[in-house]
Amino acid sequence: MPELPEVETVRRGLQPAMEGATIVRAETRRKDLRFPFQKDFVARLEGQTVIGLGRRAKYLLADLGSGDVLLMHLGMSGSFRVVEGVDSTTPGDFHYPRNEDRAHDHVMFQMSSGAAVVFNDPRRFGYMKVIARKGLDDEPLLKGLGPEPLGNEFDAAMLSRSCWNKKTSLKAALLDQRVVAGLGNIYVCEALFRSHLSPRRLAATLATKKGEPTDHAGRLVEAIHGVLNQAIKAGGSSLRDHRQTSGELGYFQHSFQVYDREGEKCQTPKCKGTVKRFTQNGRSTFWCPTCQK
DNA sequence: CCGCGGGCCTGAGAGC
DNA sequence: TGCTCTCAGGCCCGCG
Repeated sequence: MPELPEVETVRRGLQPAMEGATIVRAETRRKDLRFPFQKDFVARLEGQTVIGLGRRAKYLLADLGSGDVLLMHLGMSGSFRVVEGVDSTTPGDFHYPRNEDRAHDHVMFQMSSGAAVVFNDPRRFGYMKVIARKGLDDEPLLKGLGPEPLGNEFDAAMLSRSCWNKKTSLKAALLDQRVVAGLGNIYVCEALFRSHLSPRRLAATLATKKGEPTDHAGRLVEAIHGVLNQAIKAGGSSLRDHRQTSGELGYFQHSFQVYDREGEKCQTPKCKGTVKRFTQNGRSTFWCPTCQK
């Protein structure tokens, strides 16, 4: 599910409930998500104050008073819900309406703010891990990540530099978290459409033979900035699973121009093309062959 | 080292 | 209605 805008939306939703509050009680309702929970997972969380809640690529990072960091990934179907005004002291009792489906609520944090933070993940591709803050730079999950697409260091020069020797398509390069960290299938399709670049184009064509950025690279960076910022403003995209922590849907899916719009007329002014779909590296690519070159 | 395809899970929706 | 098949916002791993 979640790409950078969805994760950022979740972070902003969790912030008021978690930042400055203490994790009074932590509970896991099964022994694993994508990976088994660490044996000391709960022990390292309980009693700890959340100093700050940050994001790196599609990871959420909660800074704890102990010097640990709680790392959280939503996988494909993970979501968080904040239930206000709850003081859940009974194990297994997550205190929400009894008629709600609780089958996939896997983790709960009872915060001293009086909010319960509940992690739900039907497919269980998500995961959580507690690591020492000083080991953050060596953490394998984070180590290979490329630049933040909305960060200062991500620009046309940087993008073309990491693409000039790639043997693969532009689509695959943008999905590669080592090139830029936080994009997924939706926003790659949308950014390529906005910059009129073909997903089939060789990634290396973002650079000249001398390694200078072509104007394609500049257009693409602008498109990535634009689509991510707009999606964050809209609270992300809700196709199946994504929810804001309030339970509200995001609404950027209504602004998709190509993703999930196979067969529709291309929205580029004056373009007579139709949105097509094909499979690239095992994933659906949506694009307009008429105006994306 | 790089790029690709398989696999991990469950659920929704299409087609029969 | 109910079965079977395909597909889904991600990413690790093993192969060539």
